[in-house]
Amino acid sequence: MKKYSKQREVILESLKMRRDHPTVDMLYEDLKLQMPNIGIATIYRNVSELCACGQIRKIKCEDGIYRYDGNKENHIHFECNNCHKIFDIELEEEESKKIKKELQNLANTINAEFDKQEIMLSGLCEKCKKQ
Amino acid sequence: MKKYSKQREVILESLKMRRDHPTVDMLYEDLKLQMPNIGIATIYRNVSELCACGQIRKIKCEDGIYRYDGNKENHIHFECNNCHKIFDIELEEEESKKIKKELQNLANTINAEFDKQEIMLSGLCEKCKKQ
DNA sequence: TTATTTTTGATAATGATTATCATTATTATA
DNA sequence: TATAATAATGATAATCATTATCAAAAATAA
Repeated sequence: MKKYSKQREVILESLKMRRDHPTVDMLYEDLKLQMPNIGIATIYRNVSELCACGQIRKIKCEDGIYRYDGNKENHIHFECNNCHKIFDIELEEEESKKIKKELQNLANTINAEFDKQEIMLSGLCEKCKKQ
Repeated sequence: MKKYSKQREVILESLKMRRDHPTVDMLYEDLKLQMPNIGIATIYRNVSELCACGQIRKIKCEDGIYRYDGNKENHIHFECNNCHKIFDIELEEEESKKIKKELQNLANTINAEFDKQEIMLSGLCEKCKKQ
């Protein structure tokens, strides 16, 4: 049985507002401003919970530190090899469905039950490309 | 300047033969059999090197422990949420090119220089689905 | 209100990965 | 070929993101 907690609400709200794919540390630093007593363990616990029930996504990066994403729109990710920021690439509804179907078909080739997908591109972002 | 080492050769060979996406620990246990004095730090160092020069791939999983993949054929990955094994889904040459092109186009929408891609599907594998 | 159960915050423990460093192996040079 | 220069190794200590523990606080049920 899941009990309400102000902390979880605040964490989810923050992740839904932000578009920068924060780490737990980044969330912690930010949330301390509005809730000075919040503990970092609470953030770890709640992002796990929120991932488990599909309200946010966990992003796995080159450096092994997880980022979290509260954006529920159809999109994929791009990680810059230079500045290591994560960028969203938004997908049209049609395109998203097409990709999902293709991946569904691929999962079928190994008789797997397809549930989730994560597409991560990498290279240089617009800014880093110019340097 | 890169010097030859027997250890690196053995690590690369092992990764090219295996199809089970081993962790560093799994590689270590296996390679000790043929090279009893090999140190685990040597394996960490060399898989990093081999990733950096594109000879193998690093796979990021739910549990945060990296797997390594010496398979250079066109393929994507499927992670089972139950047994946590990683499966390959091989792609036809044509299909692979098509997907690469689609992703290239998507990277262009944010003016990024597209370099690599990783597609990770998840759900239940054939075996776990049956239970 | 009181009892029950979950969550929190603080902190200790864990464990994968990285850093350090003396020794060894490889390559370059005389 | 012998020797110098340099990079890689193996052992182990250090790092640090994440998880486990637990008493106190908060949320829900009775």
